[in-house]
Amino acid sequence: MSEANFVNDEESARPADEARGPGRRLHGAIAHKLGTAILSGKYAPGDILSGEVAFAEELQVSRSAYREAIQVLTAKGLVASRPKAGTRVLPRDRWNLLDPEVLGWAFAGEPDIEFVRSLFELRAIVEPAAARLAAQRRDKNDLKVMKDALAAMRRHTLTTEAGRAADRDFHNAILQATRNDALLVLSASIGAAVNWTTQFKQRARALPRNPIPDHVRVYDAIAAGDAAGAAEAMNVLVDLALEDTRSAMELPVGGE
Amino acid sequence: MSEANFVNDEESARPADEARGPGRRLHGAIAHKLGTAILSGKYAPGDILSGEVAFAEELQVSRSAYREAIQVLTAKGLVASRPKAGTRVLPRDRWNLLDPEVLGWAFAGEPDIEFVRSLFELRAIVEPAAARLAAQRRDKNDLKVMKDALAAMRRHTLTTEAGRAADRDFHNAILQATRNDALLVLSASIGAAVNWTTQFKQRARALPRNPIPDHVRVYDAIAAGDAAGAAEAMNVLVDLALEDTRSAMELPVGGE
DNA sequence: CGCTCGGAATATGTCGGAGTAAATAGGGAG
DNA sequence: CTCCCTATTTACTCCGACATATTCCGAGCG
Repeated sequence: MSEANFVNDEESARPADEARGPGRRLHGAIAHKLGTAILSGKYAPGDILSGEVAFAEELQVSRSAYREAIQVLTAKGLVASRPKAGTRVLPRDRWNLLDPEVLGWAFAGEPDIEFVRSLFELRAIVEPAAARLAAQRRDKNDLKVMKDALAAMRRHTLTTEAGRAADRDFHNAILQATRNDALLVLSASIGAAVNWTTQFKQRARALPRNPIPDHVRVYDAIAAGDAAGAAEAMNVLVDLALEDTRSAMELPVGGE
Repeated sequence: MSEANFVNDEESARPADEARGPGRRLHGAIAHKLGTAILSGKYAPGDILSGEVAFAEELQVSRSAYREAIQVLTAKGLVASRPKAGTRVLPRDRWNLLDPEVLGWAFAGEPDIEFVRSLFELRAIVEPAAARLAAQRRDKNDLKVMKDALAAMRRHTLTTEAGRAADRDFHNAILQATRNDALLVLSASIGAAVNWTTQFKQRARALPRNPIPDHVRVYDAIAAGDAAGAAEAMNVLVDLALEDTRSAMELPVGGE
C-alpha cells in the first residue's frame, strides 16, 4: 500500500553545502552535520556551541532550521540549551548511543575503538540470551525469515552490501522472535556491530572463517526449540566474531 | 571548572509525579502530552495526527510550538511527517523505547504489562552480566558510590522516594563500573524497571522480603572482585524481584 | 472505457522579529 | 574589603507570515 514506504529513510544523506537551494529536510542535514561533529569529538562535552545567530549565519540558514536541528540533538540527549548560557554538549553518559541515527553519526567517521568494544560486549551479553528466548517463542514465520536471511547470506557473500544486510536481517529476526520490545530496540546497535565486524574483517583482509556454519548451528537450535543449545551456539558465534575483530583491530586500520 | 553542574536536569530526574505540570518549556509540554497519548495507545500506529493548524488551534498554541514537539517525537522515532501526507504514528518497532523520556511517557499512565515484562527480561539478561564486568573493572570510587547508595537504602526505606532513588543509584553504579558506554545507556530502562518493582510491590502491599541483604551480597562479590559470584548474586536478586512482581501482577492493581 | 498529464489545493518547511528569562558586571552599603 | 542588590546585556523561546513540495482530482487523449 502507499503506507509502506511512508518512512523516508534517506534523509540527512546530503551535505549542507546546498543549504540555500530547495533542499529537503534542511534541519536534518544540520543535525547530521552537528551530530557527526559531536560524535567525532570535534565538540567535547561541556563545550558551547556559539549562539543561534552565529551558527545560522555561518551555515547560511535561518535560525529556525538551526533551532530544529538543535531540538533533534536535544531529544537524543546530546546537547542542552538554556537561555543566556547557550547550547552545551552534554557528558557522554547522557547520550542516547543506541539511537539508530546517533549510531550512524558515530560510524560516519572513524568510530572510537572503545565504543566498538562496548558494542561487542553488548552483543556478547544480549544475543545469546536472545537466542535462548527465540528458541522458546519463535513461530513458523520467524523461522522462515531466518531461513531466507541465511539463504541470502549464502547467495551473496559477506563482501557485498546485500550479504551484510542479510546478516543483519538474521540477527534481527532472532531479536524479533523474542517477542520482547525492549530487546528489539537494540537491533540497531547490534546491527551496527554486526556490520562493523564484516566490514572490518574485509578491510583487514582477514576472513579466516566461514561464518555461515556457525549461523546455521544457531538456526538449527532455534528451530529445534533447544534453548540451551541456541544460547551456546550464539555464544560461539559472537565469541568468534569478537576474536576475529579484536585480532584485526590490533593492526593499523589503513592496511595499505 | 564551574561548568560542572550546568546539567541541572529537572526533567529527567523526576519520574512522573509532576506529569501534568507545564513546568517545562511549552514545546516540551506538548511533546509530553502527545507522547503519553501515543504510548498509552490513544493514537495507534498508522494513525494520522490531523494537521498542524488544527492541532495548534486545539491546543491554543502557535504552530511553531507544536512543530518543535513533533520534531522531538520524530527524533525519538515515534512519528514521521511528510508534506501533504500529514504526521503519522510509526509502528512500535521504530519507537526508541529505551529513551528516558519515552520511558517516562510509558509509565505516566497505566503501563502496558507486556512492556513491563519486557523490561524485566532485559534486566535479567543485562544486570548479571553487568555485575560480572563490574567485579572485574570497578575502582575505589565505584565501590564508594555503591556503599553510599546501600547506606541510603538502609536509612530511608524503599517506601520513600529517596530510598527508591538510592536503589536506582546502586544499580546505576554497577552499570557505570562496567566502563561500557553501550551498557550505561540502559541505565534509564533498568532504573524504570527497578522503580516499578518497588512501587508496585508497595501498592500490592506485598513486601515479603527485605531486599537489602541481596544487594549487600552483590556488593560484597563486586568488592571482592568475584566475577562469577557477582553474576550469581545479581541473578538471584533479579529473579526474586521478578517473582515478587509477577505474583503481585496477578492480583488486580487496585488492592482496595 | 482506461490511462496519462496538468493544475489546484493543502500541509509542511522556512524565515525574520518581538518577548522574556537568566547570568554577569557594576555600584553601593555594611 | 566583602557582600548583596540591581541593572544591563545576552541568547533562547515563542509567534505569525511566506515559500515550496507533494498529493489529489479532473480533463483530455488514446
